[in-house]
Amino acid sequence: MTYTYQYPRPALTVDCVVFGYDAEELKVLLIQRDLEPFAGKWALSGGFVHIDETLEDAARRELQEETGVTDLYLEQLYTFGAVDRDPRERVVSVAYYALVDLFGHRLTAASDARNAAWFTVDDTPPLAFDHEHILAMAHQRLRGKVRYQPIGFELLPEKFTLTQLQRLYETILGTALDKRNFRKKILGMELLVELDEVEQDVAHRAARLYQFDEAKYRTLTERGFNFEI
Amino acid sequence: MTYTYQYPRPALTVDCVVFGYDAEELKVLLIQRDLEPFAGKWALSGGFVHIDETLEDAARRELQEETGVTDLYLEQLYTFGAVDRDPRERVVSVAYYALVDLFGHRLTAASDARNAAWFTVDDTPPLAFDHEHILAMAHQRLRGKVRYQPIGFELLPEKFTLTQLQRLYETILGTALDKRNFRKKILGMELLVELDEVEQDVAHRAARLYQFDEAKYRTLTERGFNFEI
DNA sequence: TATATTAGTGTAAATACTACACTATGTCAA
DNA sequence: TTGACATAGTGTAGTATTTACACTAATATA
Repeated sequence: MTYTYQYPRPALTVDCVVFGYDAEELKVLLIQRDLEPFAGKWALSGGFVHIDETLEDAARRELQEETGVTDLYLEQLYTFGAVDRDPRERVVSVAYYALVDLFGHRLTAASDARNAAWFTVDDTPPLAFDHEHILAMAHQRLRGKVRYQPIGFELLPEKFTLTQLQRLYETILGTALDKRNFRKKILGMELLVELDEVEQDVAHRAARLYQFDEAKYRTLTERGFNFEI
Repeated sequence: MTYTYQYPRPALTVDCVVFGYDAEELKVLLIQRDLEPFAGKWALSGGFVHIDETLEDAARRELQEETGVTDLYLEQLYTFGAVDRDPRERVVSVAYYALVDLFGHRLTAASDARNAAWFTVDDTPPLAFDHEHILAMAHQRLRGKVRYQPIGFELLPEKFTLTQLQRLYETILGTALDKRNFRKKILGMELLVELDEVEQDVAHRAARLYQFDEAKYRTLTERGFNFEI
């Protein structure tokens, strides 16, 4: 079965920049290609958009197929349309970026046996296509977005300590933050629920655990609240 | 001549939300369709992406063809991929938004004789396809962007008064601003060049004219400056 | 039980933001 | 020519926000 059109059409793909955080560094999920072009090179997860699925559906499907990762924060980043970004033919790609809790989402063996792995964001191998460009843009967007929208929680386990949250912000923003000021600010937003639990198995005083209150976030957002860090 | 592929491909289009400002209101450029679907309805300017042009090139070309508008600030907005957004077939559209100086860019008769006109942004007729959705998103993006990046100047003539600039910000943001505070802030950014000229033909004291210093903006941006209003 | 390690807390100074009203300058009409 | 009118242009004091900064508390472990 083939499909014929009166004018040539670019192929349409999605690519996903999946960020994770491992308590020290910001990571990105890459997949080693086993097909030409760029066989053997690392690349973002992605693939063709099916004719009967939305762009976001395509992004979620590819992620599921290639890495087993589901249930994540996903947002459209940008659409890349340079004429020669794929050496085979014209391919336009809608890029998404995703945030996942690294520990909650262990990689499953990809269904098509491709090799998937986490890399430190500023220390990736050379990437296929224009994927370094896409990654750089996603990283920049994350840095920008994190300062005015509480999306950082998506990278942490459901229950986390304030120090973990601060380290995460410091990692993403690339700057040191003052502990007291950070706590004042974060708690002042009233987006966190203080739990009756502390962290376990630490060789020092255990810190209190908190949880993100998404319902509250939504109601405050509707009222035009802002959440700048 | 036809083009055949192994899998079905969505058509790929660009749509442009062109904003203008007429000293009172924020306007958007619309085009009356003369073909089905939605013949007679108003819509955003747009069309198919050619196989050998980038997305931005396509957006500029369509604007040029349909409205004669060239040389404008253009930025990608979002890519719309709902499966049924076009009744004929699957069409994915990369939306751009543009800012133009209304007086510097008089509409030329569109080359294909379509009817083009400016409408007040919150008082548009019903639009074809999902264009109301696209317009709403562009408007929101403009409101958001204008508070931390000096793009408002793109909507004004090259030389403008501080009062004109303030009115523009008030219109976009939908709030009244304090004259003295606004001036302090804007001049404090040191992005404006004070000219040795005043406005002409006004029935009262003439205001000083200013000009945006784009070179300075770029150097300050590189140094990580921020320009919040 | 001493040591090590991180948790958790308040305040004062500096900075930024807000609210607010009058004088200056030019046009126009009587 | 002069008075009325319209908008330009300017400073300050009060308030809120942000920043810088250091010690005690709690727990694990040797």
